[in-house]
Amino acid sequence: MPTKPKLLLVEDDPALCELLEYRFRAEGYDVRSTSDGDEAIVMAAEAAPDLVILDWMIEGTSGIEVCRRLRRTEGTAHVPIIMLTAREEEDDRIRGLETGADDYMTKPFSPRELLARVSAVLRRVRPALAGEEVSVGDFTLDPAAHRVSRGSEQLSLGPTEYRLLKFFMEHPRRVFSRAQLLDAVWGNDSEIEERTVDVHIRRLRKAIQGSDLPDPIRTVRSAGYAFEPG
Amino acid sequence: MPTKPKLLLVEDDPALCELLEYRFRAEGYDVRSTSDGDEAIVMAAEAAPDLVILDWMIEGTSGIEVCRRLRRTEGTAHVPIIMLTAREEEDDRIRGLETGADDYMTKPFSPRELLARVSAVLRRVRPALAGEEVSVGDFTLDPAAHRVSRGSEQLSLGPTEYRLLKFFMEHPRRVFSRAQLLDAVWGNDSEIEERTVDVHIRRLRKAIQGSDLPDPIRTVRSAGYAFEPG
DNA sequence: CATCGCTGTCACGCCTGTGTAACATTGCGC
DNA sequence: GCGCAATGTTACACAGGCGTGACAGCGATG
Repeated sequence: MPTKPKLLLVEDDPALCELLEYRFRAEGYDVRSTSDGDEAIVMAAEAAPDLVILDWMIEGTSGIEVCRRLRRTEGTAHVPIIMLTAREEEDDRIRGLETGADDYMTKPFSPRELLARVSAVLRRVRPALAGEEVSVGDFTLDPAAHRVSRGSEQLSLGPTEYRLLKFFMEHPRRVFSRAQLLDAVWGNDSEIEERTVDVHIRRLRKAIQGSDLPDPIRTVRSAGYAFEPG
Repeated sequence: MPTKPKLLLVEDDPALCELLEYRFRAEGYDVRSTSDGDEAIVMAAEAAPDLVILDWMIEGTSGIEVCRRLRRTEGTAHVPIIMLTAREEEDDRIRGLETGADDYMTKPFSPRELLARVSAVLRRVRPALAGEEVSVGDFTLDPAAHRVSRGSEQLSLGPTEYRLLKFFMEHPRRVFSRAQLLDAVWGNDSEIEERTVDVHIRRLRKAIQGSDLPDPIRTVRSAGYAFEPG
């Protein structure tokens, strides 16, 4: 399923990195990792992860700086961040939470605990992953029943339109490039023309506009699309 | 729906307890509560609740011990448990999930979120209450007598069709992939073609459609099937 | 042994959905 | 206003999902 939660792991200890990657993949996450701070920022902007796990002590740009930069960048400003700190670095921990990390774990920690915490944060941020109903504006999406409604009216969507709208509703008011949408909705390995996204946006727009209702999909020229109801 | 879902609330903060009791009653639940771990075990055995909400930090027997005892007791072994933990007690959280809690919430939480979580868990687990008659829409299924009727008319189903319909009636309005249906109806180790599901869906449809009655089975293209009477 | 009901698989055909190209339109810099 | 690039829109061919009927194996039953 192309709707796996996407994680970005920033960790410069190869052993720990590999271990975590393995565990998270086994749990059904889509994991990408890097050991470099600058690369992390680029990857976060491109891949639009649902959550970032960030080691505080990494090469290049420091963890705290990465965190700050992510928060300052529009696309990644609201991505939840869990930071990993060594036990002694109390100051960093404080500064981390101040800088905008959502949670922290002190090394050493059990991978299982990290899994639990990631799952908890994601459930808060992206409830559809837990099979819960999502409501944004006058839209309601029930993943279990595979149903969408706007106001009191049921919508009938094709499979791709459904996945597209679901993704949008999980990340409202955020702009996604065509490449990011292809990644998230079609799958990371798709070899599809970017313009195809336009066509599906059009189909989705047509399907959700009953009559004289506002168009919740905003076109951002030379950037992509965003879902902003109301 | 048959009877009100029965909840057992184990919480030693009187204010929180009262609040939750009020909210759940308003939602149509049958709530009983206690602040004592040992009493909780007794009440669970006697009242046979459909779900237990369990604070991890309670007087008397600890939450984790209550959880373990519930799981060991035959009558309560499969009762879903949602545990409430304070933010710091990460270890307890992990141990809780290992001990057999189905879900957890960290304080502070919104009562509304707890309501949603309870409703979600119940939806998932409700059918496990086997042996009782199930009614969905104009369908009635009596597991003991192995009988199904639609309206006043008796249906005659083959074994597989019966199991399929039973599973659907236990999880109404929810979409299942062919793989999930094979898992649930045939058994997790079956090496059966997915398309075979289609055939049995067809046979089931044929068997339950007396005449000009609506088809309660919805086909969700590229996703699966759902049972939605009415 | 013959029969019957049930099951799993296949093949065929319809139809929806999908991806792409081609054309129309819009927005923006100059 | 012009021209270019980006986006909107439409049309179309094709792949693939799904419904359906047929059929052989198989165990139970008489």
